[in-house]
Parts: sequence; C-alpha cells; structure tokens
Amino acid sequence: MPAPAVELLRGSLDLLILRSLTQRALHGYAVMRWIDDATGSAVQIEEGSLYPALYRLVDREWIESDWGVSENNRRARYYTLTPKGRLQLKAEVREFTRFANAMFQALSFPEPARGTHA
Amino acid sequence: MPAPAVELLRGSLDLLILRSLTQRALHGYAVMRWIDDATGSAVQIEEGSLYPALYRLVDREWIESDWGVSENNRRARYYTLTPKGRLQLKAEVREFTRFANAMFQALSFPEPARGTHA
DNA sequence: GCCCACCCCTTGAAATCCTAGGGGTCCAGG
DNA sequence: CCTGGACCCCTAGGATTTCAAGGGGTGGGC
Repeated sequence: MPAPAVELLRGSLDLLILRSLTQRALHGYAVMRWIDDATGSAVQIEEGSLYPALYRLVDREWIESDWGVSENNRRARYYTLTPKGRLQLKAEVREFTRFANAMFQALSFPEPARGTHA
Repeated sequence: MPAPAVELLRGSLDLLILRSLTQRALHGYAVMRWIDDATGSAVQIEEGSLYPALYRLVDREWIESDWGVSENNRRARYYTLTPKGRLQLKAEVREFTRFANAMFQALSFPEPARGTHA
C-alpha cells in the first residue's frame, strides 16, 4: 500500500467532480483517475461513492450526461458541466477556501495569555 | 434540510473539539464558543451536534469529563484531553493538513496542454 | 483463449450532523 | 417580586453522504 489515502472529507467529493469537468467532458472512470492524479493520490474515491454522487449532481442539474465511446473504444457515459454547475463550482470553491482557512486559523489559535492579571 | 451549515464540517468537528482542549479544560458550552471565536464565526456548532460528539470522544477515551462549577457559578461538565487524545489530535491535524493541501492542489490542477502532440 | 484493464451499476450499513424539542439555574431590570 | 435572557445540559429522529461489497459486460494484448 502506497501513501495512505486520506479519508475523504464529507462534502468535498462534489467539489472535486465539478472541478474535474471544467475543461472537458469525462466519463465516471476518468473522473476517478483525475481525482487521483490531481491530488497526488492523497484522495481516492471508491466507485460506490462516485456513481451515486454523479447521479446526485445530474439530479441537481449541475452536470449532464451523454453516452459515448471512450478512447479505449468502450461504451462510457460522459459528463459535462452545466452553466448552473459552473456557478455551483465557484460557490463551493469559495466555501471550501473559507472553511479550510477557518480551520487552519483555529488550529493555530493563540491561547489567552494566562498571566495577565484581571 | 439536515445538511450541515458548512457541510464540510463533517469529520472535522472532532478535530476542533480536541484542539479546543489543548490548554485547559472546558465545558461543552465553552467549547462551542471557542469554536466560534477561533474560526472567526466561520464555523458554528449546534448543541445537538456538540454533545453527542463529546460523548463519542469520551467513549474513545480521547477526552475525560468531570463535573464542576463554571465561572458564572453554574453546574458544568468539564472535559480534559487524555494522552491518547493528544496523539489523536496530532494525527488529525496532520491528516487535515494533508487533505486540505491535496484539495487546493486539485483546485489549481493544470489541465493537460491540448496542443502538445502525442 | 484468457486475463486484465476498462467501464457501469446497486444495495445496505455506518457515520455524522441538524432540527426540534426538553430541562434547569443564575442574575439583572423593571 | 418576577420575568427574561444568558448560561448549561441532554435526547430522539431524520437526512445526507460515503464506503464495502457485491454484480456485470467488453476490448485488446499475450
């Protein structure tokens, strides 16, 4: 086993999927590999998480799907970002940034000086 | 509707709680305010999330609890970090950092140059 | 011909958080 | 006096997301 894959933080899978589709359409399997690549294998998704997530995003109209043929000549369902999805992506990037920064801030939060007299 | 206000909070509440107890014992209510303060109100916890989380951490022996009296002269249950809890905190800080960095890396992941010939 | 990488899908359990309630106590102000 | 708001604790039930563990089908290299 290589680098211990970090347990996925709930809620960030959507963000990763949306981000993976910004430049071109990808099928599910390719989204999986994109996430692995883009995070240096620090984050890895299970298929059992990925596909339900994709359907969820389709349902919310953030992405659309079309059947096609992969580079390896296999039947594959390609996903595309909708305009709504791009907005969502922007919002989620902002929110993640805000959250992560808040967390780092908390982790290095200065303790109140004990000695200061009342 | 029961979707976390920040949604990304899932999984990181433990970390925040452990961190809040590094210097001194706090009671539940104070942990809540600490999180609000330390994150600049970017992260806010509900009591319905906090107390079950505290029991969880006690159960895992990462923290211990003792009844006491608060600064405002009220009965309160104070929580203290155990040695086990300190180790856990360290591990979770490492993991969160690794994860957040991986996310930022993915968000700014360079798309493969399209023109580059095979 | 066989196997592996590719590619899709579903069910059920586990974990976590929120909503929405329920209490009780101290103390300042009217 | 008595009322309201901060302080402090707790729980049940529902919602959501992720994972584990299965299933299946196809193409191409050896």
